[in-house]
Amino acid sequence: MNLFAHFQHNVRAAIDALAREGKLPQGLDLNRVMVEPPRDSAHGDLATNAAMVLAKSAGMQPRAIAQLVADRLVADPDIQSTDIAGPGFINIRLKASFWPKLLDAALAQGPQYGRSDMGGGEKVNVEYVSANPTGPLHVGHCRGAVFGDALAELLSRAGYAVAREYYVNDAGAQVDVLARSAYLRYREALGEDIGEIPSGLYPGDYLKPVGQALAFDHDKALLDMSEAAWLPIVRDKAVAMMMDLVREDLATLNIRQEVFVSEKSLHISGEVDRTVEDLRARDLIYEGRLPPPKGELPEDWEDREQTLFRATQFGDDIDRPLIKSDGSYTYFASDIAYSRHKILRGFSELVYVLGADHAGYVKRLEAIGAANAGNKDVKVIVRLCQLVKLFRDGEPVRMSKRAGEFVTLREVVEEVGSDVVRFMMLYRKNEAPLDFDFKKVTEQSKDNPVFYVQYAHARICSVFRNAGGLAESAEKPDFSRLVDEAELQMIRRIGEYPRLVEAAAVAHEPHRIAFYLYDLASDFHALWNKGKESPQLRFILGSDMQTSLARLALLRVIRYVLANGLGILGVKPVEEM
RNA sequence: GACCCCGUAGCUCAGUUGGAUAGAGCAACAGCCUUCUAAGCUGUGGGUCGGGGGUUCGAAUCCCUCCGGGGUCGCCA
Repeated sequence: MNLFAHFQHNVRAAIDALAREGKLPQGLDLNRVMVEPPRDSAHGDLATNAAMVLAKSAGMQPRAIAQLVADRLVADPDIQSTDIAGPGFINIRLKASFWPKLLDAALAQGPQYGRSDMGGGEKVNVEYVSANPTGPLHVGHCRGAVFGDALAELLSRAGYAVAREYYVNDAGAQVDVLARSAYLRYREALGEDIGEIPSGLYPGDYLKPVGQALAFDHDKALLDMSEAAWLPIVRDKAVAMMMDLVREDLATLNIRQEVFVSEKSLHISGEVDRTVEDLRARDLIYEGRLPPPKGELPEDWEDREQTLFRATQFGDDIDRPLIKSDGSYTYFASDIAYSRHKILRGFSELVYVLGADHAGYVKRLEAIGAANAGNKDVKVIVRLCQLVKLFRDGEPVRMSKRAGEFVTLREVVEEVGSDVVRFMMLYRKNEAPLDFDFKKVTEQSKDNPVFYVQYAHARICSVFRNAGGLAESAEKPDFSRLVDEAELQMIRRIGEYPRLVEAAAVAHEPHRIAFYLYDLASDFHALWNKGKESPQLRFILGSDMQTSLARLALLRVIRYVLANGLGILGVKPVEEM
């Protein structure tokens, strides 16, 4: 149960009743009436802004409305008292008897506590990583990969039907370069001395297995062919092997996207052609000239007439070219086809997770979506992930792209582990830059949030291991025995969880889960520490089995929430450390 | 030149989409514990939310403007 949603419903019902009785005007818009946790728990358990929000349309003083609503609410069997504060907040204090009910419900839901049907099964497409299939993933891909994956999981737990997707850029000039690089490795595999890899080609050793595979498959047959003949063969093999590599890299982070859409297939199947025809039929394409780009003028800039999409009609800054000077489609053209492809598959929300260097693409992606949607209601949501700066014990880790010295995703995961990478990538807002220190993130101390949260889970498991027969008791726990302030704080925190999941999903901000888990762990550790000072607050009391059972059941619920939240982030809830 | 992101305590960052007296963690300071539920605990100080203007009952949050930091800017992918 979501207690805020529950009481929000009750507050709105109270207002409706007052309107029926003529004490408030009829037909007030209650959409903005919210029930939220108060900033300061000293104010009570819940607060509503109803009076302030309705004051204007009701033509009444906020405090007068607040008085009416507050008086009505005290009749609610779960509400102890109400009071009015500040400009017209109604603070609500719940009866002590309410919290056991909340825990009963949470315990009954078990690992599902926090799941929501808010999304109503709406189809959401989350596209992330989509790195070029020209080599292994590097550390720069980490954040988007983890963010996209956690966001997809979050939306799924909030009731959306989510597809996790990867767009394979297997059609452009870069994969031709890949093919030429792999061809060299092929000749190398056949015993030829290829010397230095020429600049402009990919030098990495990861292409050697591609060369060997080509030699195995084709022996010397490719040597006598013209480039035009061997290139497609080599390219397909290289792309397939690179995508295997990418999938393996992602698997080290427990990321397994289920849909991989090939750009090339959009061309072959004619979808790009059809998309352009569609747009042309709707007069969204014209032949025209673009103004020269601002800033430094590219050397090969020429003012020429080209085929343009009316992106400005959908909010973009400039109309975008669809056809290159050599007559082939631009990348942008296949982008439109891909967006259309998603919409035709029934997605009503398209989420793109991109690196911050792609900020300039936001408007055109939105424009594409709007154009393809036509009169359908399709949301385009772009989330940008800022750079990750690597440190080792405070010293920046240098990377030189020219020398080919980049840190791969796999190196990072192998050094610190998937859980650490995932948690740390999410323990920051996505649009804020992130410092990642190899030493700090693996420290086993309270200062390391990954450890801090996982340790809370492990500690709970440890209590159950020590609880003996009590741990398996089938007796219904009597939660009314939990009356200490630290216990109540714990319960209130648990009560916030379902609302938090929904809010994080709406905002597309998985980091909120990470911060919540930290707070939850913090409450738990505080409770644990209180047991050190005050033995009567220990979880297992030899003298009082009923209280022990209630506390163990509370721990069970905390554990469900920790495991549930960590599950959204894709971090394992470890049982021992 | 245009557009996007960022600017909150000494440091690293949250801030529940416009709510109440702006919060954590480090660091600092002051105590406590030397134990068992291993990888400490409690408390204190610390702020012109980059500056200024506006919107309204109410702004760190929305709008305008300026300052500072980062990023991007036809046909590449």
